[in-house]
Amino acid sequence: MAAAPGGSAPPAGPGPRLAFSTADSGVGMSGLNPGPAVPMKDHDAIKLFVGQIPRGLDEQDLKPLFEEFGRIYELTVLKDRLTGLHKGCAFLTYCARDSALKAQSALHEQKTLPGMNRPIQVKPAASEGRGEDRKLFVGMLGKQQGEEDVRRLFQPFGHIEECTVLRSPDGTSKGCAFVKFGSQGEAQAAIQGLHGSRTMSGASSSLVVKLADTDRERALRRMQQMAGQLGAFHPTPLPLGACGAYTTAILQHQAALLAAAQGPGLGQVAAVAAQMQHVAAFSLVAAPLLPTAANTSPGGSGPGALPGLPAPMGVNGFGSLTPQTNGQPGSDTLYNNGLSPYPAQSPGVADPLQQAYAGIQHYAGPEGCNLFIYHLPQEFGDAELIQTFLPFGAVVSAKVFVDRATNQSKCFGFVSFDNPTSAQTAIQAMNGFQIGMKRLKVQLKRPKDANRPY
DNA sequence: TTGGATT
Repeated sequence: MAAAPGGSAPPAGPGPRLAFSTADSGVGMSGLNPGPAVPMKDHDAIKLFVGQIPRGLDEQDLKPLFEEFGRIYELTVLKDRLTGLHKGCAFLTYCARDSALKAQSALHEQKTLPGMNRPIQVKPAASEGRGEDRKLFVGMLGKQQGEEDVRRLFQPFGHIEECTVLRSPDGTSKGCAFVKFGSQGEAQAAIQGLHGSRTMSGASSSLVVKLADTDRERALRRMQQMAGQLGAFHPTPLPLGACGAYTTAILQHQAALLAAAQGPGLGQVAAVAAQMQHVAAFSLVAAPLLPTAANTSPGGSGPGALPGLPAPMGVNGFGSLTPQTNGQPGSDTLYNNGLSPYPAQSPGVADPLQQAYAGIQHYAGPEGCNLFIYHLPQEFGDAELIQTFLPFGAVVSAKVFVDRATNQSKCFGFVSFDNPTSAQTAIQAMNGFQIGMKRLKVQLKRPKDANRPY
């Protein structure tokens, strides 16, 4: 759990050099049992790193120096893993948080131990985490739960330094929060005590309590989101077997529509259906252009250049797509789905590529552009959803809702287009479309504030 | 049966 700042910590197990560990104190093997009672550590205790210790001093020698600030829970001199040599530093945990704070202010850089030429260091160990290790992400909150509710929930586990419920610009909760505790131990206790422990009212599954993303993870997440967006513009080519059956079924459905097309309202649907067959061809074209980590562009900007943002990747990718689009007669609508370097945009809709480049999230298009699809086959994923709806217009996003616990589709999802006409066309074509025993239900997504009394 | 979210 606790790594030495230098990167190597001694094994935490019982050993002759482990002096004041509670784990050992009852065993009596070291003979250094500090007292009759097994010390208990407060849940908000802080593990301290102690540096600039003379190599000649072991736990027993150090104990008196630190004991004057409070009862010691654990004191461990760090040894080299291989040689067993004293590394000149130690980890120190007092039973009480307060003792640690007192020791830190009294000793840190305040005195120099004999034989050392730099003053002693006493500060929270790196493992205590300056931030991320004590900060929790809390998911599956009820939308009506505010900071106070979250605080009440987490209070029993320690001192809460920060508590923020994430909200959309309009102020509605996103159903998640950040909670920062005073120590890593408290944060861990809260995870243990709360994760999955209950389901908040209005939440679709049990409470999620986990360590918040580190900066690095956040960056990665942003990259993935961006890749996902590009993926929606370049529909993910599936291994042929993965959705072939569905694609075939859809093509048959479209063919039937074509044959039946009579009224003026269906003309558009039929025209779109006629383009369905290009989907497969398109996927093959797009395959080598997908922004996967393995796809190192000829210009040499590989995955190593990730933080540099997708410009080189995007430029190369879309640039090389151009000849292909030109070579596909009769596929204007298809290739105008934000894929061409010169997309035909609806008025007032920003270039999706630029939005992706800017890292803007837009799960949903404008009002009237977002579909809610229910009765999806269990095995339908995002990719199948994209493929199914791509023919009707520029798909801005497609998401199948998945139960996190089981990883199973909840059999509904969302598809967003960049314009309402595409959405209507898709409803016309796909609502009621039969797959297996089920019929797809395709309708406009309910706006966020629907059902809300005014 | 209406976006599982990361300051």
